Amino acid sequence: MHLSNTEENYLKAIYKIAERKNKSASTNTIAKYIGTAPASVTDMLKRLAGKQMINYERYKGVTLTTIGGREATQLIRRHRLWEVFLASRLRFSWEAVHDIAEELEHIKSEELVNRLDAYLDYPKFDPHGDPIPNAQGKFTLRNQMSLSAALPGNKVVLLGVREHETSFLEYLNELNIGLGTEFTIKAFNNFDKSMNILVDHNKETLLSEKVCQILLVKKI
Amino acid sequence: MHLSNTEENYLKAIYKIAERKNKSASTNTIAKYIGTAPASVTDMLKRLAGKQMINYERYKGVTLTTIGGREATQLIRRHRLWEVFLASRLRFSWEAVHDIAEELEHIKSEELVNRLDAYLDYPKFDPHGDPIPNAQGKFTLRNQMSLSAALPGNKVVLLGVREHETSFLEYLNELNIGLGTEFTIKAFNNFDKSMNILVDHNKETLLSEKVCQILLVKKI
DNA sequence: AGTTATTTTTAGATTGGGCTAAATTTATTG
DNA sequence: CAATAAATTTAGCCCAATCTAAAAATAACT
Ligand SMILES: [Mn+2]
Ligand SMILES: [Mn+2]
Ligand SMILES: [Mn+2]
Ligand SMILES: [Mn+2]
Repeated sequence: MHLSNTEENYLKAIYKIAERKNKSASTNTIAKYIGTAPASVTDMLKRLAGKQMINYERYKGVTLTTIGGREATQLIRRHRLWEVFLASRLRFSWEAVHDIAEELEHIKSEELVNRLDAYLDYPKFDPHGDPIPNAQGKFTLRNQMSLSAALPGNKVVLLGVREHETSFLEYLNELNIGLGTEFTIKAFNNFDKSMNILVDHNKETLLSEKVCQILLVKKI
Repeated sequence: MHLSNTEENYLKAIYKIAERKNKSASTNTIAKYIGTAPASVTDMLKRLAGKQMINYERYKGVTLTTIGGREATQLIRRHRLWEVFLASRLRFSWEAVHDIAEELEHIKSEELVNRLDAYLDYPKFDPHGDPIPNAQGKFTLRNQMSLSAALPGNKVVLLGVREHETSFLEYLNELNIGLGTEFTIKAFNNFDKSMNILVDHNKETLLSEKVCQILLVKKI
């Protein structure tokens, strides 16, 4: 079944919305996510339903069908593999890779993505720590938790970030925090739920509650 | 100035047609090259003229303007750099790279193409031996001639091919002829202008006039 | 030069993807 | 539970890129 770039983007949006809300995706949510008018979404939903990609019933939300889900997963696979390529091979910074990968992900060639995967040594996670589905669409799971759930005294390593905003990633760059960075939690401040952490043995850093919730870590 | 993929393809077509015919490009020629109806071409020519990309006058052919030429050259640069990436890094065969590069060439990022160029060590020629313009749009020239112009006794090396058809390239693969292959011309057959060449010291091969004209070589 | 053939353009239609404004359905709330 | 609010769909429009059929301009030939 041939899908246009736009159709693929809708499937990915539905996938990500349903993943996070753990339910069906509503017209308005999709509109907000894609950045179009709700009326345009309704049009597209009808077309995607016609292609058996989604289950659509007027005024109810939509869910992906099996093949729709597979398409979405493969798109995410391509996106994240290209992000790895851009970061690891072309030395792009982690805040720069997403926008370019948004275009690269639509290149249509099964052979290309599989060769790229092999060339990159079958990476399991992208430059933001998000899991890369394999050719069969299977994601790698791993133990990780929000930094908010860690306790003073814990030593942790950064595995991922829930927020991909350029400005946020640049903020982390300034703090010398990136994937793989290890740090110790020195204090938890109950009044505002912020944390004091020690990164480089020299400078102590304050992270707000919001930032702590975004950072995904593992105890070491 | 923003150009759609389609508009870029038209500019490239005009560039290549004018390059080979060494003149302006006609509506019908463009239509044949792109694979659309002449009426569609006329529409597009008007739009490209509106964007100052081509010089268009009803019923005369078209030529690229300075900025139109620059866009075409940059597109060719991206195309050929991606072909190098696909062949040299992902180990695609030279007959497989073109179709994928047709899509990759439209990825919009100056930074991306320049980093890719650096990553590939600033290649000067693509997997078919075609020159790759540098960031300033300058092509590398080199001494090469059609194999038809070589003489019996000459030892030559293959530098490029004028024809990129999959079936033709696969034919060369079967003959064990690729870029960099060296061979000696054993005989020129006047009646049909075919040539006998010796590739591997063991087997002698017959090349038709058509093939000889396509192969670009240098005496060694 | 006049007639025919070819090339190119115009006219009018279609499809994908978008928009706004109005209508309709579902949800919330006094 | 009726009335208002919010979400969703329908109606009608637009633009890019294509098409076919017909008209107009240019080229080729007796
Ligand atoms: Mn991304
Ligand atoms: Mn990512
Ligand atoms: Mn090519
Ligand atoms: Mn090439």
